[in-house]
Amino acid sequence: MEMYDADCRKPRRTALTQIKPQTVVAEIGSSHPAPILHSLRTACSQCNLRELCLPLGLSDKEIHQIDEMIGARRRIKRGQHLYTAGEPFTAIYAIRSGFFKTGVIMEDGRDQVTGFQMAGEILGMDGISNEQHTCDAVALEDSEVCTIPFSELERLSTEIRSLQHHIHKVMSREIVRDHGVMMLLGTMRAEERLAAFLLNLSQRFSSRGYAANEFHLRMTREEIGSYLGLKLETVSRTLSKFQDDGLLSVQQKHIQLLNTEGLKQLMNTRR
Amino acid sequence: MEMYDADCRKPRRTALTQIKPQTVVAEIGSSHPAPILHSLRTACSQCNLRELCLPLGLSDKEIHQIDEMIGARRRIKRGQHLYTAGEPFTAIYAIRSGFFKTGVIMEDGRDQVTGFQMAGEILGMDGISNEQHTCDAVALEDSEVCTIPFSELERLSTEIRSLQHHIHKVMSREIVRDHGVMMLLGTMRAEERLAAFLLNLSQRFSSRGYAANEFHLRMTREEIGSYLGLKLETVSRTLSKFQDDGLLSVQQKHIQLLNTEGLKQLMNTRR
DNA sequence: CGCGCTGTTGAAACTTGTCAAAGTTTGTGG
DNA sequence: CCACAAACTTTGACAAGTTTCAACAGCGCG
Repeated sequence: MEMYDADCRKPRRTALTQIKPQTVVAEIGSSHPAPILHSLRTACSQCNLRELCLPLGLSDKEIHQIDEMIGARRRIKRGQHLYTAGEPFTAIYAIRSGFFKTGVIMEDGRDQVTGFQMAGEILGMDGISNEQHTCDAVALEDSEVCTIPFSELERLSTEIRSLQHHIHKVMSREIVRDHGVMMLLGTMRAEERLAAFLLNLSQRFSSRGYAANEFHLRMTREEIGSYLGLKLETVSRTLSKFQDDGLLSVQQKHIQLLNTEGLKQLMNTRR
Repeated sequence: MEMYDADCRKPRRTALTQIKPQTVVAEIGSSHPAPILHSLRTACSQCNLRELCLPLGLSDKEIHQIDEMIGARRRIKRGQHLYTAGEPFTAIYAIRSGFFKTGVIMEDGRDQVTGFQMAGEILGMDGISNEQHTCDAVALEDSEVCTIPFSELERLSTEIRSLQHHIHKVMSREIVRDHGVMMLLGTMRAEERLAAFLLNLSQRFSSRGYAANEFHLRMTREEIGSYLGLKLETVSRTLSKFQDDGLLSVQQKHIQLLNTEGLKQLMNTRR
């Protein structure tokens, strides 16, 4: 399905290699704060995710200005919050490595996962409108993000027009992605939703240099269900059915897509 | 429910009066093109919707610069498209009067209404990401929009920082609104969805100076259903049930809310 | 090594969708 | 201005899909 192409940037296939876990120094308690601070800073110029986060065609000087702006990297352990609804908004975050979910919670306890984010994607733009975050962002595995102080980003983007335009594109992309999810939630049945979800994940892993048809789900069945507007039992059952039909193989969180075409057809076939 | 507060700008209650239909000269065929062009231009400085579209605290000079940027007003008759998915993106639109729906259509014909927009709201931001619109915008009644050429907006926003920030806020607001809809589609049942929908409309009409508990639906049951992920029969039945329960009265498209509290409770009561 | 969290599966209940028919309103053309 | 057609709405009966409840299995962490 074209509609639910959540990650619709067209990655030029420059063989993004897997993100190598950086050796990371202790965050506090060292006797040499200055060099450590420096090592914790992100050098966009060195980052192989640059083309996901930044516009193309920046000059060296501009890249340097951006390097200067980016705040310290922040490591988030699995289960920890990057930010929480209600928290004052000061920055957006570029995921350097890892995997996140974002979601909103209603007073009565119901919650809705609004998205899953992976390396190279931007988190926190919901917070701009009211100067406070409106959803929670939780790491689903140990992760690392680059902090981008938003007011500095705005200032710099008045100087670098391609940066300004890039911000607009990234936000617009999020809007388009959300429309895709609305379509999914509004018009698709359980099997279609799950197929769309898996194909989307596959495409995103693939464009990051990981295998397209074999991956590890970072989230539980319940989280998938919340995202797709289904109960966890339905997710589980539907996965089992896909497996019975030979479309894929499931072992807990390990997924192997065996018949991508079949999954695609599942979505485009009315009834 | 706090979550589905789609129109979450806090309007200072400056008694917005109803938009008076402007007497409009013929759009083409006059012998005096210049004055007509001028009369079709929007003077933001004169517009009583200004505070919805623009940041506060602009200087006279800045307002003038913005006036200069805004392109001709465009009248869209009921049923006409403002833009269509696939069309090249050049501008966003501020609704001056009228009522729109936006929606996406899948190849197999299924479609999803992604939003209903009214005076003071901004349309077209989905188009920024790929330089082409990703959804259709259709007028549900005769409407008028101000065309805002996007590249000029970007240029001007490098000069006027509050304008730049405002753009970010408006886009972020759209993201937050979409999350609300996702919550609605993902976790609520038919009655809750419809209650949320009606309360949201009510709130938005109210903040524009119209009656909060009596209004005309501009859209069909089918369009409501598409937006809420329900079939038109379900919408119709649920409205009838609300009427039987004394929560509101329905006569075709005319709605009168009789018990707003009841509607709100309906949403917050789990099961 | 066991406890708890996560996942699987079955059966029954419930919600919403589907199909069908009839009523109502709106718009158009004579 | 009326008549007719098309579009929209309402309502019922039934079917289908999804959730709920419950029981149990497996994995992983402490």
